[in-house]
Amino acid sequence: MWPVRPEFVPDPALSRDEMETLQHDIAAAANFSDDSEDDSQRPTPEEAPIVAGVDQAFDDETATSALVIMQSGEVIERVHATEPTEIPYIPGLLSFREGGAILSAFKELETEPDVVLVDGSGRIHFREAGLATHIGVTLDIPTVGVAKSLLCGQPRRSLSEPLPEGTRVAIEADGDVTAPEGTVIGHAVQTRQYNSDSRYINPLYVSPGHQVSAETAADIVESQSSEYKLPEPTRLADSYAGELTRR
DNA sequence: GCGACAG
DNA sequence: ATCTTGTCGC
Repeated sequence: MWPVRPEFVPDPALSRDEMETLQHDIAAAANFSDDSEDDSQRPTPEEAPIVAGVDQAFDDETATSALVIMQSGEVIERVHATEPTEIPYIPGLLSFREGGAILSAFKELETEPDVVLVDGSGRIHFREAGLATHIGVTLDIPTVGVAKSLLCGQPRRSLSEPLPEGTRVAIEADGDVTAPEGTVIGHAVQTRQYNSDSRYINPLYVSPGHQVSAETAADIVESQSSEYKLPEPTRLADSYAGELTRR
């Protein structure tokens, strides 16, 4: 797959202001709902969706992006790409560090996924344009952001107590987010939990990337999770990226 | 100036 | 993200 919107390809050479301006344009082009302009690509209810997971690993000077494609619990394709890292990690600008390697990996891909699970935030982002949104809009493909910690926004209720498995808590826009206050920009999703007093698992922070609603994003992540907290395509992409870098 | 921040 | 041993609990 190649960028459908080349003007949105993340350029690490941009100034900080230019990056933020681009993110506002991306958010304006994003679709945070389940309504598609073109539903010819939608999976029919009787066929299992093709779900991709993407994750990156780093060494001293390169970023490696790994893509794992699954259908009905089976890996049907796996690709990767390595690119030099141009800029450091800056909260809010992650896609300009990792986006290039991700888009390179997508160029190697032959299967067209129905949805992509991206490691990081989507709409849970200061300008509603996290990594998942950036990749989704640039490729014009449905994406979901799956983060292990919360970048911004306000949980509707406290997350200080462990949540039971299956619980979902809305994350609302606050003053740090461009969306109107109270807008549901994602969910804390407890895919797994221990039944113990001393040990507990933190929730995932799931948000729409592109062409999915906050509710559907959480549904997809739950449906792709099995033995572990992370959805399977993400977990496999994570370990694949790790073993590629370790060599 | 202070706080707060995906990977 | 990455650097790493022990340790907790099923």
